[in-house]
Amino acid sequence: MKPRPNQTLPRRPSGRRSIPPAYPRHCAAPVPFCSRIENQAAPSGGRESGLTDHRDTPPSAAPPAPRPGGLAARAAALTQRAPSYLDGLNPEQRRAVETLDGPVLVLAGAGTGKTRVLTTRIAHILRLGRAYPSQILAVTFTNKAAREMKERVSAMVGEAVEGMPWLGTFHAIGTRILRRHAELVGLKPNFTILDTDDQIRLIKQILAAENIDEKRWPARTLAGMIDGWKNRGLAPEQVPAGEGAVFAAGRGAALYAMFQQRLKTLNATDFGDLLLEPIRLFRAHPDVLADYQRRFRFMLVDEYQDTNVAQYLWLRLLALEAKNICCVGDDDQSIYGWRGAEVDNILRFDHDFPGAAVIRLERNYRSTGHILATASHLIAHNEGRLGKTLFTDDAPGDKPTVTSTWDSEEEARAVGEEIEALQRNGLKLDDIAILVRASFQMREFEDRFVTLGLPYRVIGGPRFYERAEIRDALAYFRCVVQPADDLAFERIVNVPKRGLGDAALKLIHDHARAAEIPLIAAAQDLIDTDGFKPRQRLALRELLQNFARWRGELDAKPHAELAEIILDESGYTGMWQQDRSPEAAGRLENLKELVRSMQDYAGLPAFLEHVSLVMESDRADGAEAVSIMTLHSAKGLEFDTVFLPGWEEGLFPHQRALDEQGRAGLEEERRLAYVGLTRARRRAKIYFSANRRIHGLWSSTIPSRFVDELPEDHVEIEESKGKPGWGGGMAGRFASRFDSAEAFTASDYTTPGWQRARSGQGSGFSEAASSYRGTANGGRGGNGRVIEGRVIEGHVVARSVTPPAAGSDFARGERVFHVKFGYGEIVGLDGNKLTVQFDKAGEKRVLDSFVERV
DNA sequence: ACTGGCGGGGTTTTT
DNA sequence: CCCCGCCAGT
Repeated sequence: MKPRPNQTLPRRPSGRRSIPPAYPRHCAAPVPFCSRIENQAAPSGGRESGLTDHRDTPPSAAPPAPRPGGLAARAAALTQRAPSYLDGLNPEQRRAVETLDGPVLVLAGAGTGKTRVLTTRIAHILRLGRAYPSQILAVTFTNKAAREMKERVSAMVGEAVEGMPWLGTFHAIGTRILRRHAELVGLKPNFTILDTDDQIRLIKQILAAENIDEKRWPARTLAGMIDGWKNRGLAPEQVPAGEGAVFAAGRGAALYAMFQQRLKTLNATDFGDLLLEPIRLFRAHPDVLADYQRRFRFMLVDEYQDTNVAQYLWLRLLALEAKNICCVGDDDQSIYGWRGAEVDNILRFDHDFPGAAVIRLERNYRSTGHILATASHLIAHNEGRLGKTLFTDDAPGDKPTVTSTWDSEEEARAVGEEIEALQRNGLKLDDIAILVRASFQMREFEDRFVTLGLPYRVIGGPRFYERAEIRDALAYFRCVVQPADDLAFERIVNVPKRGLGDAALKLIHDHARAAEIPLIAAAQDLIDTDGFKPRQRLALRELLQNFARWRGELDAKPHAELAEIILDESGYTGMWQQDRSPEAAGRLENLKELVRSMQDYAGLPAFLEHVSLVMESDRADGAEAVSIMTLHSAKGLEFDTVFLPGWEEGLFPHQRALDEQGRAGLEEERRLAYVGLTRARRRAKIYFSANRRIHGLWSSTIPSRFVDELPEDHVEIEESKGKPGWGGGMAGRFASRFDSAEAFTASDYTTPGWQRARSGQGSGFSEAASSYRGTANGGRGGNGRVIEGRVIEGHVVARSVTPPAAGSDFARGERVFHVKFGYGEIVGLDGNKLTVQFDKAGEKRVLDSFVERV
């Protein structure tokens, strides 16, 4: 990630271009884009393609006239009736929508209406009849973005969006292409998509087989390297020798090759292959490529700054023919370099796509003046950027604030106070977000909010489809649908316990390897040999017979029903029913949820594909709450008020980014700061503290350089509201360890906590100690005491200072109440930490001081 | 098959 | 400090 100069890059003479310097290792022959861009839609003139669903592909030249009564015509009619969708666009947006021919780069600053441009552009293409819905390729990174685009397009053009099969994520579209031509790259159309977990298990097997010490050369590391190579579009033989040599004494590239080999045998791909294989396919089969090039008359790409090299190559191949590619992005919001995104893609767009129109959207509709000025001033410190000047007609509004605190506890306390104040002024908690650099920062806020009884929501936790029980269930389904799925088989062969341990599995493995057949087939072969103990043979035979039987019912029974049968008959459900551990109930609940959600899909295979591509749970949590999330997951969102804690050197910018990426790393961190600031509509509040506990040790910190890079005229220094604010005899840290002093002052009985207490929701008064665990002996402080007090919805009234209780006097099985999580049962004890299975909130670890017996 | 002790690692996340 | 994964023991 070399920084690039801001100015226009030198144009190459027309004709064949050499490999762009930024991609020195770009493998195979570079794709000449073209020397000249016609400003008319290029006539394709090709014959009918070999694609399967060609009903809507016009037989010859473009532009196609919409079939009367066809989807495009209907869409057009709808949009004509509506007040013109072009109204209300500003001139730049309008230009971005209307410049249909040739490559277009829309540099869309934060909050400038980029999604609107994309969706309107699609509507515009349809309405002008320039293409059928099925001739538009629109790619996003996330399912969420794809869904949103689909919704918004459909709001504009109605049902015509149903005819847009090529609107989706890079991976979904890659999969779609790959399934159609799987045989051409050595796969079967029903190939499995492995997730990261499977990928790592597979690599572990390879490492074990190769006698490579996994301690020294972790599978995870190799997986990361392989991902990296795939991100850059490199096949095993294209891996630069130096890089391949780093792993396992020079065997990196060879191991990558073996991994690919194994994937083919398993009829599987990993995520990277969903992009790489289509590229290989296109290169090896120009006729197939030509079909797609003809098909995609218009291409739209969202978040172009996040594309990696493979995605760039993929796009460029497809855009060669029609050349109508419109990429929307913001170089200032490129924050995914560490996972392969190439800022250079966007910085070099007009170089890669000669003749490109570059349109800047600089009118911001989100933030007030001071916020915008602050963000702009900060990001101006980056050198490798195209440069935009955001402006707004909105009022200047409040200046962003910068607040210094003593330590992270005070920081959390101050933020809590602020939020309560905002709440008193009528601001909705949903409009407030805390954006942290690293997830460990979240805990302090959670603890604090639990104390305050302030509802919060952590965005970006563990995902539904990553839970063990869900993955087990899916493994059963995979075994049925895809008998060659060895990884799935291994996962569940002994779950529930069937007495088929390592020894039995090794037997099957050896045979499978020798005969080069899948494990299930190998097991079938071996079933009558005497390698197994009688009991094992029985269990294995039953399992295999079950697989065969279920497979026979695939088309006969509704898939959700079949799924339930599989889980029951396999004994999987029974396993959890017998499990008396506290999580069991939740797991059964999740399994039910899984079966329920299957009903929305056409069949088991369709569902499995959905799952592998959409690793998200969309369980909406309706209640009003403050959002806590990382800066990364905040991209694309906006809030009225944004808290930005932890602006300290080492944390933000993160030390590791600096160490590993140098200046590029720093600039990416700065972009992250920019993303954070620009999430705010009306209030941005920056915090840094002088002391922070990192890896258990308190260390003193210095303010982030980003703080000094803020424009003084637009920023206000604010005093921490997390300080006691009353003198007393207790100065300094000791005093700061007490909760907000407001609880003492008569004037402050209006805090939301008091009001909640009075209104009777929650428990009101509860006997409890405060959350203070005392400072670790690590350095400063050292007053390892716990302050006992009475908690009134989080406001601690100090009462006495005593040594920490040796343990908890709670017992397993007791019912307890917790202000935030409600009722639950204690399922585990660990000193003063309890593990409680809450009726509503699930299992949580809480301090005993936060619960009371019921 | 479970458990506990030990060692290593600790930024960000999608598909 | 705290979480996770691995391994060696019961």
